[in-house]
Amino acid sequence: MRAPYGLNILDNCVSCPHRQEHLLCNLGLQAAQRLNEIKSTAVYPKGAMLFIEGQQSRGVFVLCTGKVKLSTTSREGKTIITKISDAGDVLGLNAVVSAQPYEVTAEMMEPGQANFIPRESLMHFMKEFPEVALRVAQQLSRNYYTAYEEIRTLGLATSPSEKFAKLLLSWSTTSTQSDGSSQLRLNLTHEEIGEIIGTTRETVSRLFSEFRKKQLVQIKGATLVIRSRPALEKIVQS
Amino acid sequence: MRAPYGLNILDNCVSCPHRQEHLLCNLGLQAAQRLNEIKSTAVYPKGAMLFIEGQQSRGVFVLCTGKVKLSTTSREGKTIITKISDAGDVLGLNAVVSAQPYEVTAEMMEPGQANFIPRESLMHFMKEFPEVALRVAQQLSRNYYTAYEEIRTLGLATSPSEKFAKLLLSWSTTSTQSDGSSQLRLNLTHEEIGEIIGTTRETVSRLFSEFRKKQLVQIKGATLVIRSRPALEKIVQS
DNA sequence: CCCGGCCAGTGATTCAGATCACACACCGAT
DNA sequence: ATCGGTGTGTGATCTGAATCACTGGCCGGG
Repeated sequence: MRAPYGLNILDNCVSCPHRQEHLLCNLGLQAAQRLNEIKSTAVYPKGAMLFIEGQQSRGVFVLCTGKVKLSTTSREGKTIITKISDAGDVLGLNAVVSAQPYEVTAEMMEPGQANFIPRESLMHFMKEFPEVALRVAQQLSRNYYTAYEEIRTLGLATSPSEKFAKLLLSWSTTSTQSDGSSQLRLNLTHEEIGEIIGTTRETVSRLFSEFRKKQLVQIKGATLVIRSRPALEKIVQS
Repeated sequence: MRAPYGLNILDNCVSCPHRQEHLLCNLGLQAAQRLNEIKSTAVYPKGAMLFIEGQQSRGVFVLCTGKVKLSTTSREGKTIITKISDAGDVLGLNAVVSAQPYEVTAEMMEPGQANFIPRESLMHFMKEFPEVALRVAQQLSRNYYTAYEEIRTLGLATSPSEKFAKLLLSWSTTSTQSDGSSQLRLNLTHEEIGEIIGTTRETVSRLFSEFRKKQLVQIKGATLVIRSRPALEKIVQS
């Protein structure tokens, strides 16, 4: 089943869950055709770098399948992960629109497929179709919000427990059961979780222990069960 | 002296330093006229709130004169200042474009003047003129960058000294002398500085003492002299 | 003039999380 | 089965910033 009207950049991405909302989906016929001319699709293996922090920006990537880790590193080697992107996300948009180098590194966490749109083509495309410029603005605004949320977690949460609880809650938004519990596959190492919430690997380990002891979470192999959202929410504001 | 072609939203803002770069300046004739119809100007006293975190977004403010403190507060009452805006900055744009409540509180730090553009008018305006949508996109992208920078300071800098040095450097970018020193008026309390770099008032006091002792800065009344940028840069990466 | 409120400076104490240092579990390759 | 690498769990120690608790300076108003 395809959009009733116009082509869709994600037509070949069956797993894209919310195509309606995404940038460059459901455009008018002309815009959609133009889009198909300027985009190009490729498949990337696990570990592939779509782009690297500091590189001159070449264009944007629209992720079809797979997950991408966005991170930034200081000179001393400390790394933070700013976001885990998945299907439908647009990567590198800020850098392209403002003609700056990529500000983060984008690495495939699992094999996946992405559409590439070169910088010049996209800028032209935006000038040609006001609706596209508007979509881009909305996407940028969404990017800003996630950055802003990151600032709140990093700046306002006092303890690692709080940040950790917040992270777990953000994960459990997808697929929550009626009893307040939810399940998800955990494919991040403790190290990486530490890089998300800004703490060390050891502390993450201890947090897991602590939360397991308090019956907040449960772990079987790679699946993580969040036992009660309410309890976690209490920790966040505590 | 006015722009050679078209009206300018900042025409009555003599002190705006870089009007060329700013949103909604130097538009085409038609766009500029339209803009003049939808904007309205007002003067605000010190302490006035342009908007408050969580309020439904009504429109954007283009600041003409004065400084504005953008901040966000957690339920427990902890506050962080995300940005100090000055002439030319566009406030509330993200909230308006994505139709969300304002994510920060905007408070006048000194009396000043601002143009207001209602939400609906702006959205219409963007759809009518592609150039406007493009400008908005670029402005949003700039907003994102400052947010991103904030993330880097908050997430990557380990010690308060590092964050403090970083802040001082960001202040000294304007007006640096040939000998690497620079001077500026300091109208923030230690408390507020703490809210910018995410530490306590006491720590800021101690940092000032320490930096004075190390001959990095010098204070006479409300003017702060930064004695050597290189030395500060050393601290940042150390 | 003195008073009250806000801001700045500084010591003493405390404590949570970083750091260091292991031991072990798991998995794929040889 | 053995081995190396990677990821995990947990103790012991250390440290730097938060917190508490003052003092004193400055300014504006009665």
